[in-house]
Amino acid sequence: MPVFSRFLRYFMAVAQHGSIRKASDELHIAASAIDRQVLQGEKILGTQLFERLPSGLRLTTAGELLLTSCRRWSRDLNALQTQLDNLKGLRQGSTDILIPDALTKGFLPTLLGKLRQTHPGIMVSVHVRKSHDMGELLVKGHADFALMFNPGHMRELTVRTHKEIPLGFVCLPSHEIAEMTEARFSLAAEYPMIIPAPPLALWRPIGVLEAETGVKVATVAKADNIQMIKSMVLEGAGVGILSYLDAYDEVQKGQLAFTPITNRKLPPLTLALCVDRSRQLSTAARFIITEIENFFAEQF
Amino acid sequence: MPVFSRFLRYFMAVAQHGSIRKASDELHIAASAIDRQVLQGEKILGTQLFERLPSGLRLTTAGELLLTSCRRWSRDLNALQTQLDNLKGLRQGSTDILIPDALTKGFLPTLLGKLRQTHPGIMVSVHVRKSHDMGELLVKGHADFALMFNPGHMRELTVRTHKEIPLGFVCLPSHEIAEMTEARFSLAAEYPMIIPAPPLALWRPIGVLEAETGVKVATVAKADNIQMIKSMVLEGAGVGILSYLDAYDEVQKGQLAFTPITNRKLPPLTLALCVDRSRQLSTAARFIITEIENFFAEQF
DNA sequence: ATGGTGCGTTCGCAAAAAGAGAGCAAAAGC
DNA sequence: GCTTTTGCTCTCTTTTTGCGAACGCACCAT
Repeated sequence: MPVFSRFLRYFMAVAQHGSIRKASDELHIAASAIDRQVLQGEKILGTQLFERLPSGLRLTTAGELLLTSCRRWSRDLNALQTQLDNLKGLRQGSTDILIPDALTKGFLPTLLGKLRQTHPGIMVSVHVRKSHDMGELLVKGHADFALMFNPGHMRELTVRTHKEIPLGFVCLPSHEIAEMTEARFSLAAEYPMIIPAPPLALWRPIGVLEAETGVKVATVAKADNIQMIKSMVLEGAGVGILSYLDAYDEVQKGQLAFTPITNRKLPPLTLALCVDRSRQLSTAARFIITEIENFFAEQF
Repeated sequence: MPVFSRFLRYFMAVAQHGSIRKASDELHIAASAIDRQVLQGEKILGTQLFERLPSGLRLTTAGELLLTSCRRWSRDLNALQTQLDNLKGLRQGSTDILIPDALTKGFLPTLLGKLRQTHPGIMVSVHVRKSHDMGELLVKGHADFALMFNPGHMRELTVRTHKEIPLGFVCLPSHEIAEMTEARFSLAAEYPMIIPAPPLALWRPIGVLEAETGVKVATVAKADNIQMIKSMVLEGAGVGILSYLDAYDEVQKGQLAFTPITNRKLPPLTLALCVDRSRQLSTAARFIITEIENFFAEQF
């Protein structure tokens, strides 16, 4: 178990989300267990930490006091961890990481490139695999961690970080959708659309959305390759539906625009950083993981 | 479970004592369990926290880094707890405490007296009992906590704080022993001694010491009452053997002098603050406990 | 050399704590 | 009126933790 107690970890998650069930989703821990920890913690501290509203939990002033302390302690711990790493000498080391094909372009190469500059001694071996193969490789110890989409919860794996990846319309910067900060899905009926086809993971949520909303998507093209879709959008063939991650580097370069779709029926697409729960991470692996976590926290 | 993780709590105890077995004694937790937590913690942090010497454990620089953070976190938590108490309004409340006869004079009345000044709303009910009755009363919920000497370990009880009470010679300030900062037990053969008799708890360790060292104590008087012993010493009848606690207030007033006995055969006399482990303490009780802990930390 | 002591650590087993999952009542949104 | 969402409770299973005995090692006095 981690350095801090279960209670503190659960408390922070609950405080952040304002809901036990949301925290449960993030932590991959049953809501009942979290509830028990929170209740027990309040008993120990002798104070209500949350006020119970029908819509969820809100921090009391006592709770906020604790939360700020928690935050400080967490930062302390992070700082301490990097101090320890430096102490140990983070000059060399190697890591094996698993990523899906979708990440072969975009933020990851950029991040690893920067890493080469700052820490030239670290050797990173990148293995591109299908998501459903990663779990086994991780458990067998062939890699230190994996970035995977919508990981089905495996008992041996732990999700260290995860990030909701917004789904949205991808178009040329000159297109009128590019002006919007968010868009409803019904726009898909009004513009020529280029949508992902199986076996791309994105095919499923779009299908769900189409069925749930009853919107008839004005499909002008389908492709089972992300790059192909982007290329067609770049050629002015239509508007694509992709995740933010897929379009990340073209958006950064100003070649394409991304507008997230807002729809509560939309099944969330999450990118998770998974590790084998029984494996102790190498210093290099831990370092890269924190770099990725920082990126997630800043960029999105 | 307490706010901080087992690992942190055990780590601090081990770091303080420089030995797992010592920490085991303090925490009343098997050494093997502590060892496992420390090992696991080192694995998680990816760093040796201690260097293993044949004589015990010594902190590495990494360990010291962690320890200082731990100390800060602990202080934070204490401060936060009193903040929460103030928030809740520590205007009123009541506590039932159990003490042995030996504490009816000395630091405790002084401390409770000061408490009346600063927190007049708190009502303290003091119950003087024999040590071996306290456990049952505590478990039955008749009191919030107890101060007891050498508590035999009971499963339902937890030792929140404990302090080694030095045993030593008590004499008039003009006596030559009063000049020494510490004294060997063999001095007991050279001066007229006034020693405790059963059923006083002090009778046992002195007997043990006499047997172990082979020193023939020059006993001129025995008494089964602490006050009687002190009175005789004040009358110049001889030198007493008592615990520091017994002589505390006369020493503070300058009427008597105390010189601790240094002997590694001396069975430690410990004063422990015990609570029922399943009971949640009232705000008032918690407050008084921290006051006592502070006193222990400062005064001794 | 030789037992004795104190140390950290390992192992098997039992007890305690935590997690999972179904289900509850209450309140909000539709 | 209905579904959905909320925190919370209950029971069952899994995981973690504690305990106590043993082991290997280094030291120390005999």
